[in-house]
Amino acid sequence: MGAKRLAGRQRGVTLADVALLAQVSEITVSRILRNHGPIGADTRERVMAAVRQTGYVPNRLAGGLASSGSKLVGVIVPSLTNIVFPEVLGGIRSALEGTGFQAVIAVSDYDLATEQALIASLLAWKPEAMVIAGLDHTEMARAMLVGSGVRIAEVMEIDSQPIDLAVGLSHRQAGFDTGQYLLGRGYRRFGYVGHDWTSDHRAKLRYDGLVAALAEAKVALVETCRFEGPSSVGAGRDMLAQILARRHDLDVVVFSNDDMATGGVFHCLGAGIRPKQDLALFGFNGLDVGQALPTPLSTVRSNRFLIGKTAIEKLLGQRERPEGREIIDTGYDIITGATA
Amino acid sequence: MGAKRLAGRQRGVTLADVALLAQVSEITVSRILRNHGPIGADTRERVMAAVRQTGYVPNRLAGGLASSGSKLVGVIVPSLTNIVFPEVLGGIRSALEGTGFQAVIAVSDYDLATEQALIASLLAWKPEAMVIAGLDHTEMARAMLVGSGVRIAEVMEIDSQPIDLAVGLSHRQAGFDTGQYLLGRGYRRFGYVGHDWTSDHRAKLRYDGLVAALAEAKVALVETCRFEGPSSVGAGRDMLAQILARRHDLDVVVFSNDDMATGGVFHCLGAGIRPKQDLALFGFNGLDVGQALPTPLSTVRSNRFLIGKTAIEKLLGQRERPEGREIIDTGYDIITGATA
DNA sequence: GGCGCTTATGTTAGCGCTGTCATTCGGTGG
DNA sequence: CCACCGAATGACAGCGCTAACATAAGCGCC
Repeated sequence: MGAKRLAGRQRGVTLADVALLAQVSEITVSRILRNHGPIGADTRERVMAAVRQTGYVPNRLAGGLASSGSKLVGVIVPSLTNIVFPEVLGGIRSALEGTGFQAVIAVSDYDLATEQALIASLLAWKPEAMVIAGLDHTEMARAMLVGSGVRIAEVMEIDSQPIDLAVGLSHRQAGFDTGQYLLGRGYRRFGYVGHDWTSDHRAKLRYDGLVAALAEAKVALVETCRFEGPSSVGAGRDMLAQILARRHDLDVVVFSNDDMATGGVFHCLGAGIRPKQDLALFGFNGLDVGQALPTPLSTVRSNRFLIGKTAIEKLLGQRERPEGREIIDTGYDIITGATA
Repeated sequence: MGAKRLAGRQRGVTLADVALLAQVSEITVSRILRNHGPIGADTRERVMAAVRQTGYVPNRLAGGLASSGSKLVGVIVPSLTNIVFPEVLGGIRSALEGTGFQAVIAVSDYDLATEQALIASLLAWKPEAMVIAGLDHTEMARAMLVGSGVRIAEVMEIDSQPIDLAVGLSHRQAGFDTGQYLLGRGYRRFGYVGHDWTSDHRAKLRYDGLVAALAEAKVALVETCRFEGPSSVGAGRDMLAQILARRHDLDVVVFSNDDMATGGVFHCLGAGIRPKQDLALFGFNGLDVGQALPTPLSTVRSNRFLIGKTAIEKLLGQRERPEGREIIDTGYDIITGATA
C-alpha cells in the first residue's frame, strides 16, 4: 500500500535492511545482486522486490573494501580540451562497455607534478588498472606505479620504454615520414609552426623526426616559429602570419598539429594565399575540422580511438603484470588532403 | 640499513605497518596523514619517514567507508567530444582545486537510459555531490537522485525546474534573442540548419525561442534542414549546401551551434559565397574555432567554464540539500562577429 | 596543591560489505 | 539404508580505516 515516507531517514538503506525485508540473510542478497552462486528463483524474486521497494543502492566502498577489488580503471590525460584525448577516452569507454569496470578520469594539465599527485590519488582507490598518456613521468610517479603492482598502460607514444605496456605510435617516425612525404612532393623551403613543447613533448618528437628527414636530404628548416602556449586554432593563425612576415620564400609550412594547421589555413583564406598552390600546409592528427575545410588538410591520422580501445583490451586480457614490457604500434596514415 | 625487499609482498602496506614502524598507534598515523588534530612535531617526522620508507598509499575505500564520506563529486556529461563539456569540466576542476574533492566523470552519450545507469553507478560510490548536464532525466533517475539525499546541480540549462540547483542559461531565451538580434539587423528570410535534437534538446529549445521571436515579428522560417546525427563541422557544411540548393533566396541561416556554423562558413568559402554580404550566418556557443575564422562567427557566447565553477562552489558552499530549489543564470552575450 | 585547560596520544567499535567455511535438505546409487 | 552429492542458504570474521570517546601529561592559577 502506501510507502512509508519517514522510513530510511538520513543514513541510507543497507544490505541488512533489504535482507530483513526479504527474509533472507545479507549474503544471499549480496549474491543475488552480483549473480554469484546458485540462487532459488523464488528467493531471487523476493529479494529483487525488496531491493526495488527500498530503493537500495549498494555501497561500493564497502564492497570494494571487502573484496579488495574496486572494478575501477584509473585514467590520466593531460587535457580534455584537446580533442584527441576525449577520443582516446571514447576507445577506453568502448572497450570497458559491459565489463563492469568503470573509468575514473583525471586531468594533469600537462604538468608532471600534477600527474604525480593524481597517480597517488587514483591509486588510493585501488584501481585494477591504470592508463596514462605519455611515457614521461617524475621518478616518484614511476616508483608509485611500479610499486602498485597494477597493470599500467602508457598510451599515445612508443618512442621510449614503458613500465608495462605502451600503446600508440612513434611520433618521431611520424615526423620523419612527414618530412619524406613532403620532400617527395618536391617541397624544399620548409617552415615550421609549433606550440609550447615543454608540455607537449610529443610535438617535439615529431619536430625532431621532421628535421632528421630533412637533414638526410640536405634540406634545412628555413624558419621556425613557436607559440609559447597550448596549441589552438587562433595561435596557428597568428603564428603563420608571423612566420610569413619574416620569410616570403617558404613553399611549405609544417604545423605541430591540426589545430595549429587549421589556423594556418584560416590565415591563408583571409590573406588570399591559396593553400598548396601558393603555400603548402601540413598538420598532424587527422581531426574532423581539418578534413571539413574547403581545402582538406594534408596531415597524419593517428588512431586515437584504437589506442584507447587496445590499451584496455590488453590490460583486462591479462590482469597480472607480466614479466616483460610490451609495445603495441597502432600506426598512422598520411592523408594526402588538398593542402600539400 | 638495507630496505627489506621481501617485505610487503603481494597485499600492500597498511596503516598498521606504518604505525608499527613509527612506533605509534594507527590513529596517529591516520591523523597525521589527514592533518587532523594536534600532533607533536617529532612524531609527525617519524611517521612521515615511515610512510616514505614503506611507500604507503592510503586505501580510500576503507577511509571512505569508515568516515562515510568519499570526497568524491560525481559528474555526468553527455559527451566529451563536444568541446563545451570539457570546458564545463574545466570550471569544475578549477573550483575543486585545493578542496580535497575529486571529480568522477561519466559520459552518457546523450542517452537517458545510460544516464540512469550511470547515476546508479556513481551513487554507489557515495559521492558528496553530483553535477549532471541537463534537466531531463528518466523518472527512475530522478527518484534515485532525490532519494540519495546528496546535493545535485543540474547544469547548462535553466528552462525548467531542477531537483535542487540549476546553473546555466535559458536556451529558449537565447534563441529568442538571436531572432530579435537578427531581425534588428534587417534580416527577413531565415533558414535554419540543425542537428539531431532528440538527443540535444537544448538545441531544440533555442530553435523554439528563435521561431517565437520571428513569429512576433510575423516573419516565418523559410526553410529548415536538420542532420540526423550529432553536430559536427562536416555536417554543418553539408547541410548548408543542401538548404541552399533548395532555396536561393535566404538572407540569413541560423545554425544549431558553432560547430555546425563553422561548417557553414567552410561551405561558403568553398562556394564563393561571402559571409554576411551574400548570406549571414549565426551560431551558438562562442567557440574559439569560430572566432579564429577569417570572418569571425556571429554567435552567442555561453559561459561554460563559469557554469562548472559556479555549480561546484554552490554545492560545496552548502552541503545539506536545502528546502527550496535554486536557479542561477550565468547568462550569455551576443557576439557580433563578421558573419551577421 | 588540586582544579581546569590544552595538547598529544591511545582504545574501542564499528562502517557495509564479501570470502570462506559450514549447514541443511532432497535426491541417488550401491 | 546410508554414505555421498550438489543446490541453496547461512554464520562469522574481517577488509583498512576513522569517529568518538578515553587517557595522560604538562601548565598556569588562585
